[in-house]
Amino acid sequence: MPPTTPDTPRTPRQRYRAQLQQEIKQAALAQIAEGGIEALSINAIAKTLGMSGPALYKYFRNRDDLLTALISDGYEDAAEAIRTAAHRAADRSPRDRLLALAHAYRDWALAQPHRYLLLAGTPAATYEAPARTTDSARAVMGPFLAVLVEGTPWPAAEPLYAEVRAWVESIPAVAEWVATHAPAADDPVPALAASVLAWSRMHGIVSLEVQGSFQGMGHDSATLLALEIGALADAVGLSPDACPESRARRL
Amino acid sequence: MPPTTPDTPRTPRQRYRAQLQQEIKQAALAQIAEGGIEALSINAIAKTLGMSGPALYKYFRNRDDLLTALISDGYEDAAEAIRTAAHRAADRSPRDRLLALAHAYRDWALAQPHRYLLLAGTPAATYEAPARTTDSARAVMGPFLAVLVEGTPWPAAEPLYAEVRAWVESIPAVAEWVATHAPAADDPVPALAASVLAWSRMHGIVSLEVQGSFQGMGHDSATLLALEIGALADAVGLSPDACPESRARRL
DNA sequence: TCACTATAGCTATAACCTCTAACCAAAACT
DNA sequence: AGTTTTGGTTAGAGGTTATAGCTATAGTGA
Repeated sequence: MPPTTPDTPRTPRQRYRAQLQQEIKQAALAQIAEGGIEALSINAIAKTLGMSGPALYKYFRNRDDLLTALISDGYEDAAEAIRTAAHRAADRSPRDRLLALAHAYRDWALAQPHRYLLLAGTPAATYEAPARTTDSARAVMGPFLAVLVEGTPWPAAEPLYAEVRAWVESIPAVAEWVATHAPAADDPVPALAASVLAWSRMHGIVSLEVQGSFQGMGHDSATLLALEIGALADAVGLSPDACPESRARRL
Repeated sequence: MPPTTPDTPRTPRQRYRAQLQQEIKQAALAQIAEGGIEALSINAIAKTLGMSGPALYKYFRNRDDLLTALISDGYEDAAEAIRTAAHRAADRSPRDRLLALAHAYRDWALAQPHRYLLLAGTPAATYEAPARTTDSARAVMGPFLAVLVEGTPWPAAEPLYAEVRAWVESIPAVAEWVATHAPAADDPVPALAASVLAWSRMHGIVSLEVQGSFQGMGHDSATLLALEIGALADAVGLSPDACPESRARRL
């Protein structure tokens, strides 16, 4: 007998259940795309699916449970988008690859802004993310780490390195994450720190853009993103010229 | 007769009204500090004030109106905090002043995280901010502009400058904002662009920290902030050494 | 094939919420 | 003193999440 894979349920009941769960999440995404996260209503979803109210509680324990599923799927999808961008840019220079990843991050967010806010926006104070969420977030940032590991240490970041070193040494999951995305690194700390920098810079720009905070300002966020991530690439020595050893180090 | 100042109402009814509005906002802030923005309930506020439900609608048209008042007050308070930080650091170097402002921004956010999220967090999709909000946000960033105007253009930011130039030339309020905080600038565009960069970097770091996204990561966000804003200072030529003309330009 | 059990869906209901309507009493103004 | 403005009340419409309890049916095992 083949091993029971939990992803492809075998019994008809499980299959029906899984399919209806998918439909519920689909309807939920449609609601969120329309009216934001606060427009997500268990009742309204049930109505669109032709069933009434409390029936959905057989499929998701509560609203937060449904939200968690949507967030989990979202991370999966975002990670996939970043991965394909990494594949597409595999033969380019490290600097170009980093920029391609950053733009893929932004493109994914812009294509489905409310879904991006589901992942990166302000979580409800009552909601606490399950532990797996951290792994999913790391999956999104993995390709960034894989590129940034080709950089060199950045003197100004020394204080950050010390803190990051303590972090990676104290949490095994982080070391494991490094091992999967940057197995050949002798010292992953500079790349880890650079990943944090990339994350916070991208988050700053993209979340402001998606929230509409740049409304009325004449700039293109793509320009901003290219500038910020390009500066980061320069700082860690992923310089645009072909011979990275000949560049002068820049901050 | 003295001119009627709308801030200090004269008739007893107006004074009572203003005082009760303050109490309502106070109670609202307490609720938000406890359970986040979604815990803000008109009903619950009324209960704590010893009056029942719909009475509050005589003071705020609806929930969004109250929220707007809280946000407006919040911007006021944040701007005040940044201003005092600017005063305190008035005799330091431009680089130190910029860093002092950034840390004041973060400190204000950390002292009252939910209130910060009220300003910088994901706004509800239904909520649209009144036009004054933009001015309030500019008031917060004004001291940053005043410092950054002492920098010099950053070659890599040229594409951003072009967009920012079109922005400041098309919107008079922006030019006015520049005039109040950087009246002596011959070309405000580089400082404006640097302000946007400072904003997005600070927002990225501080919002991630306040949202708890850095939970479980071993770094201190103050280190991250100092690194990022310090790098920005270096990029725009606010170098740490006393003689700014002798420094080598860095990215 | 038949009996049993697990489960998908229903309705009813509790406990919240926002916000409107209608009314009352007291304060303020003329 | 009479009139108007205004603060506060209760009642209620319409929405939400979530639980309890029931029914009918689909799947399962003997």
